[in-house]
Amino acid sequence: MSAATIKDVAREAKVSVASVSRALNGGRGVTAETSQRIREAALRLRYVPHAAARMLITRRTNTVGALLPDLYGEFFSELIRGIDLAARARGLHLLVSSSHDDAAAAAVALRAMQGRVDGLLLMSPHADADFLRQNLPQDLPTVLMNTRLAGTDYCALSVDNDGGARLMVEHLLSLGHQRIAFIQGPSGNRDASEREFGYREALASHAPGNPVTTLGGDFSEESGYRAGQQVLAMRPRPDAVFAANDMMAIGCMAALREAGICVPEEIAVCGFDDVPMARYVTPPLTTIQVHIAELGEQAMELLGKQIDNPGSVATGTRRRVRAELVVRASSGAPIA
Amino acid sequence: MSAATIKDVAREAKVSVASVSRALNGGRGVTAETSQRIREAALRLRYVPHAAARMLITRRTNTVGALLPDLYGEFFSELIRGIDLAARARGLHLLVSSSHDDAAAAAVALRAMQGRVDGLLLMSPHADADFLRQNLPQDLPTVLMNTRLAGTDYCALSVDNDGGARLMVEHLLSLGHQRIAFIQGPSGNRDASEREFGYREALASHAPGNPVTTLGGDFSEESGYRAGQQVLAMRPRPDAVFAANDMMAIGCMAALREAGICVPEEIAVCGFDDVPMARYVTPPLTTIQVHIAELGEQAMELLGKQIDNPGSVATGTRRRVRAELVVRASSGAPIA
DNA sequence: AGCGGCAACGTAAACGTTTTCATGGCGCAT
DNA sequence: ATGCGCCATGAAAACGTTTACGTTGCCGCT
Repeated sequence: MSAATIKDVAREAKVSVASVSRALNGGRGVTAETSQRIREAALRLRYVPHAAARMLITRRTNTVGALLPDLYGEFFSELIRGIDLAARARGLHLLVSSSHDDAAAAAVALRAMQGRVDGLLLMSPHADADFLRQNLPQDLPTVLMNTRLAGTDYCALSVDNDGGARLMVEHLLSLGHQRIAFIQGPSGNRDASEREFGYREALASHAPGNPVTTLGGDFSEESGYRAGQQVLAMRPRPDAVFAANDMMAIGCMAALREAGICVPEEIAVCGFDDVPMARYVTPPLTTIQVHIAELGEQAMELLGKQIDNPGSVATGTRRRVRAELVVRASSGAPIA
Repeated sequence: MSAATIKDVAREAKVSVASVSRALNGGRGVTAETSQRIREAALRLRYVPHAAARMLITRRTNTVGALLPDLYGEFFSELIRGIDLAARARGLHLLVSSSHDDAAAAAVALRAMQGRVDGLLLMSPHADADFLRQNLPQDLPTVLMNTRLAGTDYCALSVDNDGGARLMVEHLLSLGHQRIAFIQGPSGNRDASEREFGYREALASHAPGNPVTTLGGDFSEESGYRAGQQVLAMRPRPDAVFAANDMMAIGCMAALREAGICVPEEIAVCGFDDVPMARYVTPPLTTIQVHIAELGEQAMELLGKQIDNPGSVATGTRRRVRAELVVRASSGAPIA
């Protein structure tokens, strides 16, 4: 025996299917008592409306899609949590998709979501303006997250990377550090380049005389380790290292420790992201906390608004989620 | 202008809708050249079939639902990754849902998924046999993960908690530790009690004379810290502590360090889970690695089989994913 | 030549809803 | 008393597919 349909309910309650639909949805145009009878019948039959049929006629899926580069790691975990939270609050389902390694795979994933979702949350390294024009149905509400967005009209949210980096540099300067080296992220990575931009800008505006030093890196712990070794070889040696993410900072500290250098007494080290591990390494890492869940939540909010009321959100709306300084021992600050 | 329908394609290619459907799906019963013409027309119009309409007639959604207690943290991140991987391999979409704090919310979430998915991956603390019977459509393929499953006929996967715990105890015994204390997880938690069971069993079978000592805990770092303080007060003191998860082990080590006790020289400490942090604490933590992604992957595989070929999987199929010992410094083993 | 069968293709029904429109009954005002 | 309008309800169309079934034309066989 298959699931009960609206017809079964109608028969059971001795009304027409139209009344059942009305009673169960709006509730308008139907007497309180008939409505009651219909509800009871539905409950008795364990009726649950066929989602596909409803979608077909309504043109609404009550589902949003989230297309992410990956699902692995703390970042995406947090992101999804924020998205899920906001989606649930709006009664929207969440369809996730990931691991589209190249642009072609991303395009396929996008097409596959077509028609299954009312809106799209998109974070993809492959998403530039051209790609979006090619692969996105233009009438599908979409919010971009941490994506290259030059020349697009889509709404977009991103992390305040430059602001965070500026905070960190100001913090280090306030502690008296002079020669602050920066470990870069992967070239082409938007977060990485924005963080470097903030580093340069803060130095330029607060301490124009201080040296600007950048070391290559790719966000991996190992690249941080190598950068640490480079730091050791420099003369004069930097008295602080600002890594573009926490894992590199941790790798860097390992290199310094192996060389017998004390952190933070001889060289301060700090990172970006505030991964959970940051407070457990020795010394605990001073870093920048970004509220990732908030990023997902706000993106979802924005998307929800667009879906409910197309046009209510100005095209090209941009928002940033704030980044906060978290001071721990590794920067050499006096800890309360 | 809305999206193109199959009718538009039919008109464009000067054939009937049936032929379009055949050409685009099976490809049988249609000439190579007409098929070609149809494909071109579809491409030209950027036709993508309306998912809802197809679901309605096909009774297949090509989507599976994953109902999880939460999305936060490394565990779920890994789990989802495994699920997504396997789902993608089968061309299935993934609908996620979480944060159903109580049984009622879980039931609502379940109903909401009804009809939107071809199968269900379920992990829920509220899911006992009764709950499932009440809320699960009986013809919906379902795989349970780490769930109480007494008296149900559903397929289920779980982590080999007892096996892992046994491995750890054997490891500690082989290093010469005699008095091994165990820090428990939250009462009622399945993983926690299985791990304790393994601990007891291993002691009983390999070293029946050794004392069995359990300390209260709830998986939190703080509870591990408190357990560590209890360990300090014990006479004779245990020479090894086996925590039911890594975070408690970390908390425990903090308590011991504060008291000036050396790990592992005076007391060995080890955990369970192999969270990423485990290798970064000092000393690095000996622990049990469970392949969470594999859990998700295998669950998805099993579900996929059930969907493709109902009845191909014996009801009540049970599987366990293996747990492996990861030896680091905290257990006092000589590190190669 | 006639006929049976097969392959390509078209027609139309079906899936389960929502929604528009028609219909009937009832109360109220004239 | 009669007409008017409103409200509850029902009938039926529509959404875009897939698929069972019917139709056509062609080929090969007797």
